[in-house]
Amino acid sequence: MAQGQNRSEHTHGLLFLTDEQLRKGIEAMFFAYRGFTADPDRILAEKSYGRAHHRALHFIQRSPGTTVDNLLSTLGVTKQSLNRVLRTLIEDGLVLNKVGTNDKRQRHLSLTYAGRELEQALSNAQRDRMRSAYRQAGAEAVYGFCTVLEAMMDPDLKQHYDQLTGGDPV
Amino acid sequence: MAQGQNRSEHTHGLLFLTDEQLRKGIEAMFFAYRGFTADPDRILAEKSYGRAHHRALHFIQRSPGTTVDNLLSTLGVTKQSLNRVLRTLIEDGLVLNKVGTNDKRQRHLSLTYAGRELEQALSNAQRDRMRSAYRQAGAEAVYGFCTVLEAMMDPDLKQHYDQLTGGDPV
DNA sequence: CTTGGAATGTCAACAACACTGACATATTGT
DNA sequence: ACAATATGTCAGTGTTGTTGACATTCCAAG
Repeated sequence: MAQGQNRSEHTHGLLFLTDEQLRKGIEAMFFAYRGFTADPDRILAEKSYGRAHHRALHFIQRSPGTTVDNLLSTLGVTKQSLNRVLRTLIEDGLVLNKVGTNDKRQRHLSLTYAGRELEQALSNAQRDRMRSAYRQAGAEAVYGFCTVLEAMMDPDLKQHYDQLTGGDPV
Repeated sequence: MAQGQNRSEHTHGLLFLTDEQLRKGIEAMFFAYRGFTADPDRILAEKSYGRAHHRALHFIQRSPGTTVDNLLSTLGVTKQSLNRVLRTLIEDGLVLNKVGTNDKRQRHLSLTYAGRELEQALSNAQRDRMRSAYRQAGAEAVYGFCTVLEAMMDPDLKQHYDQLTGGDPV
C-alpha cells in the first residue's frame, strides 16, 4: 500500500523533518512517560512496591495462565530480576503459581482476587490519565499516537505487542 | 466475540473509549519507550554511562549555560542524584561548570567539545529511530502523536517542555 | 554589619531494579 | 541414558533513585 501523501511539511513526497522537530518528539516522550507512570507510582509507593511489580501484574492480568518464560520475554528482563518481583507477589498473595498440566516444568501465573484488586487500582489510575489525554487530543490524534508508537518499537517487542493487542484497530 | 472495529466514535462529541483501547495505548507506551531508549543505551553501555548521563547531556545541550537548579527541576530528581552524574561528566571533561557572574552561587553548565560529540552520537541514534517512525507513520500521525503526549504530561513538566520547545508547531 | 535564606556541593546510608555467573531441580523429549 | 528445557536460587555488582545532615558561598533584608 502506498503511504498517503501528506499535506504539510513535505517537499518531495518524503516527510521533511528538522532536528528541532525530532528533538521535540524526543522530549515529548521523556516528559510524557513521566506523567504516564506518575499515578501508578504513587499507589505503588504506599504499598512499597515498584514499577516492576506493576508491570508483572499488568501482563499477568493481560494473559492469565501465562508462563514465566513468556512473561520474561515480554518484559525483557532476566529471570533473576523477574523472580525477585514474582516471589514477593506470590508471598503477598497477589499472584498464583500453578504447575502446568501438560508440561509440569512450566508454572502458570495468574492473579488472585487481591492481585486483581491492586492491578485494577493501578490500571484505573493509568487509564484515567490516558482517557483524559485521548479526549483532549481527539480520535484522529489517538490514531496517530498509536501509529507512531508502534513504528518506534523493536520488531521483537512489536510481536509481543501485536500478540497482546490482537492487531485490532485503535 | 467480534472485537469491535469501533474505530473512532467522534460523532457524539465525547470520544468513546473502551478499556481495551486504553490498555492498548498503555502497552504501546511501554513497548515504544523501550525502543526509544534502546539505541542510546547501547552507546552508553560502551562508555559505561547510563541514561541519567544521557538526560543531563541532552538538556545541557538544549539550554547551554543553564543552572543546576533549572536542570534539577527539568529532570525531576534530587540534587544528590544529579550531582553524582554531573561530577563524573565534569571529571571526564564532557561538561563545563562555570560560576555565575551575576549570582556567584549559581553554576552554569555547558558542554565541552567532547561533550557535544557524545551528545551528538546519542542524539543521532535516537533521532534516527524517531525519524524512521515519523516517516512510517506520516505527518498527520506525527501531529497526533505529539498532541497526545503533551496532554499526558503533568502541568509542571509541561511547562518545562513548552519552555524548551518554544511552543513551536510539530 | 549581621543574619536569614537561597543555591550549591558533598558525605553517608539505603532501596529498587537491573545485570552476570554459577548451580540446583524437575521434567521432557530423543 | 542423556541432553535440553523451564524454573528457581544464591552471590555479587552497578546505576539510579531516595533521605538526612552538614558546609560553603552569596544575596538581600533588617
